[in-house]
Amino acid sequence: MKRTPFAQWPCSIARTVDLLGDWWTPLVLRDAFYGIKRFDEFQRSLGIGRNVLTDRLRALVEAELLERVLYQEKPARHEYVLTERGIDFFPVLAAMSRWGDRWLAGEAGPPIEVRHESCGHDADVTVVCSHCGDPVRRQDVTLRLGPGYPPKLREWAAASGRFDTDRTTL
Amino acid sequence: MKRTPFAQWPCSIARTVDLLGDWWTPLVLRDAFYGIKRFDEFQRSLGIGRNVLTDRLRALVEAELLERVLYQEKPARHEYVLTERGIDFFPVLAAMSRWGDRWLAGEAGPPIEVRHESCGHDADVTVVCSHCGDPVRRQDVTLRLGPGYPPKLREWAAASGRFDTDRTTL
DNA sequence: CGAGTGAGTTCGTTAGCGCAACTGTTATGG
DNA sequence: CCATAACAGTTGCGCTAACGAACTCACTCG
Repeated sequence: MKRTPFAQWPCSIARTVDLLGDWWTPLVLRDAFYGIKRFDEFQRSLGIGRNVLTDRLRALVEAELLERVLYQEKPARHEYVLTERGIDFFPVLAAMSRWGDRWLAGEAGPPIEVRHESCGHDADVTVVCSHCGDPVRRQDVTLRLGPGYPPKLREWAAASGRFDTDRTTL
Repeated sequence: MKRTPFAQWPCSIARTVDLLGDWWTPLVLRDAFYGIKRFDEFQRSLGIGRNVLTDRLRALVEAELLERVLYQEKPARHEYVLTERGIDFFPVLAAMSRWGDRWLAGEAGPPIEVRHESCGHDADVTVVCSHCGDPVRRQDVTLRLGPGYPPKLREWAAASGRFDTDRTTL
């Protein structure tokens, strides 16, 4: 299929998509959050091809979202456990799930409900700015080139008019 | 490649991934949030193949995240504008961006910064439960079969032990 | 000793992608 | 009046990665 690689693009969305943006990877991660750890469990739960699963698990281990841990010798058996990096991806899946609940669930209502034990309510997942606690919507934000934006591209990006450039230098 | 269709799965993540889970679609949406509306602008901005772009835009219009609006006659020209459904997807991209900033940006720092005009700070994007305002992390939540979970699968799902079943009926 | 489990690997098909060239409509310039 | 250029796609081709299905290997249990 010859994919375009996004990993080096000056955009955290593109980089994330490059890592996790195929059809199976987010679902493998979802299963990991369900507590699934073993190859066959993933395979049965998702109905994914075993070779594809091998590849995705390998990629997630390589990206350090999962860790391959030996849990028995003779025969050697490993399980895949979430790393800190992987655990931190949960909010993204939660936001995705929320969007799907709202726009794709239809009459029937959400297939899975998330209960927030900290407060005892069903979690009403919202993406907010932690400074003010208000929702982050497109209309509330402006974008600016950050320190990680490649100097070579700054001029071009500034000319595109899509970013603020009120920042003195980098 | 014969993709497995997730659209009917009892999982909002799977359904969302089925719609948007390839490599280009999230980036097309990102560009839409940047304010890009026209075919050639998308194409130049992303370097995406024109046939692939055609297909992605069509899919996004079909999924009602974008709307194809005539902006001039003679010759007929359309632009692609975000619908309410599309605009509501912004938080997902914001969460993804945040994760990428944290884990993939490295020394250089984030390539793009998001300023939250509502409060005047750089947006510190966090996924919270709106009832209590606390972050939604995996360890804070439990999952339960919801009303939209297919009755036929309930028994099997309950047996998997991954969901609470403390709910009286559906 | 045969069935079962867990974790992959191998193989053949096909569809998704990248690239480039082509189409069609209108405005602009010489 | 003809050549360009902008815009928005469509068509065709070759590659290769994603997929499903079948196979392998190491070990355990009855």
